[in-house]
Amino acid sequence: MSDKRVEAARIFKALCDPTRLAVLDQLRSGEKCACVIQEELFVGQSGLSYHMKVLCDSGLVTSRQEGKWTHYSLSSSGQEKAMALLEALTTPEPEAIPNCACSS
Amino acid sequence: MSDKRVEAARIFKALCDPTRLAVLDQLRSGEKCACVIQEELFVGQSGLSYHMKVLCDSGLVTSRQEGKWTHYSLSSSGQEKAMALLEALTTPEPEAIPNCACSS
DNA sequence: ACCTCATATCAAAAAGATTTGATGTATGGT
DNA sequence: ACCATACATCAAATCTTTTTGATATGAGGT
Repeated sequence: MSDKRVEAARIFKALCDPTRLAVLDQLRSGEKCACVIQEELFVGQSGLSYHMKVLCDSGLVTSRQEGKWTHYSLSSSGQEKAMALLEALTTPEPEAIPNCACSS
Repeated sequence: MSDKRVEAARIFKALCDPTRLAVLDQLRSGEKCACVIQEELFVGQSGLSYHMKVLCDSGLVTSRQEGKWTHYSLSSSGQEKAMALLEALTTPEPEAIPNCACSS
């Protein structure tokens, strides 16, 4: 249970930063290497590297090494996991009680 | 565009804190007032109030005043919005290019 | 072997989020 | 009117995340 919360926090934290959202938006048009991503962003090299790590750790993005370059792309399995988690966290249980009994 | 990112950050930030995730879990079993939520949590009164504000601001939770009590519940429209946003942020564009041209 | 380029890691500073305790506000009971 | 209860708000302290600049690593090219 608490494990699940740690994982949820890791995934959704990836989505809480404007720089990372901008990166995701870039990756929507296909795989990109770090240098290309950086060109369109106001981040230093080490800053981008940090954000890419957060994105990869969340599972939403995967990386692929090719020579000197690291290529990043959206992970569809990461997306599915995140969607399923979000749904699980915010869907009421079937036997949910409509009103709180506390004021009666 | 940047507006959308601010909103996304607000929504997903709500899901990044273990206390708030515990609150959501409680609300899955139905509407609850603050005092009931607090009973099962290690938070002070003002701390809970802060977290409930974050959750309400995200749209994932709605509140209803009844006399002295504030009742909180999961918002299905908030859930739908969050799901749609998550999907939009992490789905590749149809014409996405499989490989980055940077190393060629 | 040496140099350069692409990226990762580290540590300190800066910015942001959360906790805590005190105080404010609104409601209902007497 | 006064008091108690249920929350909300505020400000200071604390904790976490992000930024920044310096240094490290690892792959090619010469």
